[in-house]
Amino acid sequence: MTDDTAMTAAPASLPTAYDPDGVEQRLYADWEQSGLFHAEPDDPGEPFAIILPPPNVTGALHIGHGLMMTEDVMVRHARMTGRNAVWVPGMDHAGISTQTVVEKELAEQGLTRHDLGREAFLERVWEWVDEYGGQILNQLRRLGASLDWEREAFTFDEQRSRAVTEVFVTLHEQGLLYRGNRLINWCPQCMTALSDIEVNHVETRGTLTSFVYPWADPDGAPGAGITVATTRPETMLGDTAIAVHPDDERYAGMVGRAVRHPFLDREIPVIADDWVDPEFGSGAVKITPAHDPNDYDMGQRHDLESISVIEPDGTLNDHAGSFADLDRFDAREAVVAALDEAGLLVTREDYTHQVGTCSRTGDVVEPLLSDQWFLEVRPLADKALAAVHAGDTRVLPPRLQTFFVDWLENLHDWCVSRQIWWGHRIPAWYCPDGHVTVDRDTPTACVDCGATDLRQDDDVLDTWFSSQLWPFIVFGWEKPGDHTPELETWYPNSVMETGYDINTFWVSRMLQIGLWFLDEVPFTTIWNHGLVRDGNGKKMSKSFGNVIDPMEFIESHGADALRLALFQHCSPGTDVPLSPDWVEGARRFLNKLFNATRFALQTLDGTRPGDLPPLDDLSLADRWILSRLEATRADVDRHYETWDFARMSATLYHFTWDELADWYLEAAKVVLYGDDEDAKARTRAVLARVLEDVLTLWHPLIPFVTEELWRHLTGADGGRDSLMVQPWPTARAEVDHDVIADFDVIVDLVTEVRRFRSANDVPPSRRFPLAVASSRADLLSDQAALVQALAGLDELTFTETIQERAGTSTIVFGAGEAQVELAGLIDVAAETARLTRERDNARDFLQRSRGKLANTQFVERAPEQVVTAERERAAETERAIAELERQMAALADLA
RNA sequence: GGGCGCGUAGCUCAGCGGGAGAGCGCUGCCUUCACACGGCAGAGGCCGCAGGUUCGAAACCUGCCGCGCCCACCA
Repeated sequence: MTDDTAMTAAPASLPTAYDPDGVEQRLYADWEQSGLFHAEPDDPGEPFAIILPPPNVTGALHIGHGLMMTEDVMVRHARMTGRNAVWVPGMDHAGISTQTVVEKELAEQGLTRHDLGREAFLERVWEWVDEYGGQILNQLRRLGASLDWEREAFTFDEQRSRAVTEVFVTLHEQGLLYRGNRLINWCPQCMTALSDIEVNHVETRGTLTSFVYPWADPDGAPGAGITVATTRPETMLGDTAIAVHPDDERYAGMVGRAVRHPFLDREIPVIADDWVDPEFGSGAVKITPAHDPNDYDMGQRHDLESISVIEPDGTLNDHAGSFADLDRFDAREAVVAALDEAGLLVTREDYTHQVGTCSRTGDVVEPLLSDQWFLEVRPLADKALAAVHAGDTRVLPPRLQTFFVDWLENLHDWCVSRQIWWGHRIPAWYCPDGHVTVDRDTPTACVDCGATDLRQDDDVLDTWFSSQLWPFIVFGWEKPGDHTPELETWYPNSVMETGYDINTFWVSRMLQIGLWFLDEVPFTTIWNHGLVRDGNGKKMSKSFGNVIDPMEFIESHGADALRLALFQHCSPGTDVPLSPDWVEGARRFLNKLFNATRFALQTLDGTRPGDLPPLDDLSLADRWILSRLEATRADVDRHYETWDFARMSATLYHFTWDELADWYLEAAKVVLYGDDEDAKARTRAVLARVLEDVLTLWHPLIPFVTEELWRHLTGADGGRDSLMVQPWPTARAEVDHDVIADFDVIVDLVTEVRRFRSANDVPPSRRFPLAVASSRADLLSDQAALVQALAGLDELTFTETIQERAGTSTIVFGAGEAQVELAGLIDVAAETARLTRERDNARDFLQRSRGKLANTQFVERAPEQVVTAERERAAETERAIAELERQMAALADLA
């Protein structure tokens, strides 16, 4: 053994319990060094690509990132099935988040970003990113992520930034990106515009205020004026119309008249619009085009004046007259007070309604008129819709396909400009006359007037504008027409795996922009995971105190345990409950797997996994475990088709623990501790084969422990000789249902004896003889050594004293030579009660079966084999009843 | 207001037309030569409620009740 291999090969002997600490770090370093995570476009195999949803550069690993390891499972599986698999890591510059982090640091020194100026501030952010950013990527290493680190990308690196500018300019050239003065969502705390989806609608208890606008010309007008209602009284300072429904008889003849603003020197016209709901309130609505989306639309339809009264910082401006300089919420109270004083206030009632809030700060969003850049999404969304309808992208879970369709059908234009500094600066320049020049490089002169005195737009792009390009810019795309080898090979990506919570922000936009620029969907499958919740299904939140730190679990239980605990609950689109108990349970499983292998290594006597002996030479137990292995393997493969990690885990867990460890290993001991050397060799061959296959099937899910054990099992040195690139198991044998049924007979008998022991306090150490009455005496006789060992019998004989139970074979009672001894132990009364219950059940069942068979409709519809099976079952049940009755009689004699 | 999902064992969930299941927890027995991070056995359920379809419903349909999520410009 050279020094090299000593570094990476596993220790020679195994401790009695698995301790992942140290093992995982050693193996990851070895994997990363081996270069096996890296793929090239011309590597052999059908391409398979996943891009890691780039975490925020400011991010620390939280438990939700654990679910990203589902991508690791996909990629590892793809590698093992011979595909040219790549998983690309990267980070998102996360505009507002990152800027906020650095601004908070500045605030501690009593500074704002404006004190530093744009350039110095950006330098400061870069410093922060260099020093603290990207820690999360190392934490992903700790989780075992087999990412191709040579391909790491950053949304704000030079190459990616060129692509972002190119996309902006191209869309502008196509007339889809435009600048406009429109009503946008403004967060007074962030001091930037937001897109629609960055606004949460939160149910809020507020007040509905009704007040009267007096007639400008009281003569001849009915009543004192028109009553309107609002939840935001301060906006009345920007009112420029009162709207009523055209068919509303109460207001017939009033349209065209005017009311007088009580606090400002202006008259306000009454207009008619059928948007107004006559049922609500007084049927008249105050219209503030500058501060309400509906009113803005109304203003557009009726060519109303828009008067902005609220400033970006949330205070009122000079248009608000005497209310100028008040904060918007103070102004609300002040306006109500003034209305009251003027005798115009009608009512104030409690009112629960939805209030738009900033998804980041929770501050109440203010609709404002503002100059911003917008992307016209309709053409892009239509293209994406067509692709979704055509099934170019498979959506898992399938029900979410409807979500994408609905979403894309109802999209509004996207406000892409943000009034912050950290991000891709908008490639637009203004001349003194206000002409706009959009260009890839800094222009020297205004495209309209030739002026050379140009100023670049101060704004930057929404972070999602760049991350939507991720599926192709990570592969070197910089401009339309680019065809790098990576793009040729790995675009479209194979799977887009994310939480369903970012489908609107990210997935749907990638779909649109990818199709628009590359004319192909960016990924052929969308796989949505759910949210990680606590062990009681509650949302994790700091205020509940139920937040789980993944690193804590990795340190105490290992990455494999955390991964398995997550996977065990992870099916498409379902939330994942996680508690310390789950992780603990997963770790106990790993220990089981570890010890099963440890046992095997002790008894294999150097046998390595290889070809199997001819099936006909193998024992029943050997053939049984091979059949079960094959059934398991097929199930696992099926679950890979829908990436159902919970079912993969459950299938393998059951096989490993219940079948391999609890039954097969115990059965194998009978041979391995015996003295038939040929039989031993055959069982060793089977054991080694099954163990390697099971480790291989488990590997994508729990890569560390399986790699470690596999190296012991095979003597592999590590490096490129890794389980990570071993071929995925194929069928070793057909599933033999007769063999499985036969082994079940053994299992039933052994279980029945154990149950008897437990019920009668017969300790395992006490061996006793047993006489069996069974229709499968031949089988049991063949397997006598096995049955005796597993059931703790010192003799197994066969008798017909008590009749066999028809249809089944193994439920047995003392008889023959053993009769006296066992009869003393059997609780005859309990046994009789049990049999009576069984008989009743059987009769019920029989009745149901008859009903079924009597139903011609059923017979016509059901497949022939179902009918046949049911007929047999009914006949069997009839026999069973007769038999049960005989047994009961026999038991009575025994007593 | 619209849409979606979920109510099954104490907890978390699987099953989604023909014998009520798993893990954890719980009870009893066992330190037997892979594992006490273990083994064996067991207790525990009007499968949310009410109708309907069916020979048969936890499963399918309708309604109701309760929980959760997403979307939405009724002031």
